[in-house]
Amino acid sequence: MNSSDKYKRIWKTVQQIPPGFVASYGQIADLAGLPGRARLVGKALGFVPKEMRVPWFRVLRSSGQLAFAPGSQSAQTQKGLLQEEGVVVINNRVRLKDFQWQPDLAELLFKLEY
DNA sequence: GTATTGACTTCAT
DNA sequence: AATGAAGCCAATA
Repeated sequence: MNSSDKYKRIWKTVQQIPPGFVASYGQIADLAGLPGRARLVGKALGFVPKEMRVPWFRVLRSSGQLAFAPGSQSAQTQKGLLQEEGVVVINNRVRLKDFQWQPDLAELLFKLEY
């Protein structure tokens, strides 16, 4: 499995996050079958082809913090996109207790087949 | 081969 | 709650 296959796998997993919910980098890595590779998820999201619509903004740190520096252009963009779908962002962070995605594993694995 | 780099995580202050 | 060190590990160089 080369690195580009892993990126695709990560992108497909992120595409399963429903609007209005968020997931952590580590969580995506686990779900994509790449446990311990949270940092790889971040890298992959930086390489998303723009024609492939991937909701990168629904991915946060395990603490609920946005991965970007508060006030940065990226952080503001991410905050805006999240709030558009009803996710509350306060002080650069989201309450995971309220918005964390909890996928049905069987359904997720099925979707990743495609 | 070794070294560096992260859109990270966890644990200990 | 905030900060920092240590751990992490594939991808790059």
